[in-house]
Amino acid sequence: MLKQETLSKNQQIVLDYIEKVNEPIKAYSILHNLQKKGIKAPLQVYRALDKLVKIGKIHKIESRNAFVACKNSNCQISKATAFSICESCEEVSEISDSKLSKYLKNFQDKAGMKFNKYNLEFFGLCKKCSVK
Amino acid sequence: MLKQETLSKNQQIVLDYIEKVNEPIKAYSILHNLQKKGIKAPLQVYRALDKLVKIGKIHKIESRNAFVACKNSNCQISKATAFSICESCEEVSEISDSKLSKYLKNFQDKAGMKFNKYNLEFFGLCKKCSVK
DNA sequence: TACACAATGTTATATTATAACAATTAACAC
DNA sequence: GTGTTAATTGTTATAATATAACATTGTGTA
Ligand SMILES: [Zn+2]
Ligand SMILES: [Zn+2]
Ligand SMILES: [Zn+2]
Ligand SMILES: [Zn+2]
Repeated sequence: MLKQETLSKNQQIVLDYIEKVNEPIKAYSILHNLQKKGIKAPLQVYRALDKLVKIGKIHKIESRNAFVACKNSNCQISKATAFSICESCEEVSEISDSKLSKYLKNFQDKAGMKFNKYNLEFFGLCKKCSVK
Repeated sequence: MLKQETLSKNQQIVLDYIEKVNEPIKAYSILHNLQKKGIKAPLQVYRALDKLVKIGKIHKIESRNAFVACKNSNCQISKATAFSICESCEEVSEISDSKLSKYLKNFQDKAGMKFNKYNLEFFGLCKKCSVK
């Protein structure tokens, strides 16, 4: 079978919702909000999330246990992710910076480990929260 | 009161253990292994972990929900962390690279957000696992 | 058709983390 | 020392996040 190009029913339902809310959202919040669409058990959510992460449609914000739609249609799907996180309002933005991603992709550690993926999370205060 | 310099009893017990095992360890594993030292409830562990993270003695590996002792006595305590993680054997090393940390500390995102902290996790195969 | 594999449904359970409240201890000013 | 404050501890219960196990159904391909 060829690599699938179309999402399954549950995968599409979950992705549509994550893209709609347009901010990081937690698995059980997805679950609670999609009851009427037939998403009734945690596994329906987690299975869809797993797949969507794998194919790069969404990313997991590890420090928040939350999921967000990918904003970089052309990003190195799920292999090179960077986010900025406001510790006050919890706003999260995906960073798209070719110099940064180039730098990190080429980074070589002293132990000679071969990297194929990274995740970077910056924390601070967004503009709105800085002036408060 | 001045910033405390000595750890409390539970904090010291937990830190000693994390430093001894010398690899990422999970909260409930700590709990199970320190029963005889009087650590009997999750909160005793989590409170100590919180404090130890705050003062930079340990770091949390976010993608693994695990905690590891800091190897960089002179690192920007808990404000600038980078790790390499082998996806095969789960070996984790703390990266100490002044060029990398300088680059990231100075990184400026397009939204003008002011960062005061970051966490970077690289994934790949360690040398041992590469040759398998 | 038969086969392989992906996806689903379902129940139960495992793992990770915090709420709430009372009691105790340590540091400091006077 | 006394009083005051903040940090730490103890304890029970519960919340939040995630996976195991197994049966079933759908989908593409030979
Ligand atoms: Zn992306
Ligand atoms: Zn903010
Ligand atoms: Zn460190
Ligand atoms: Zn390895």
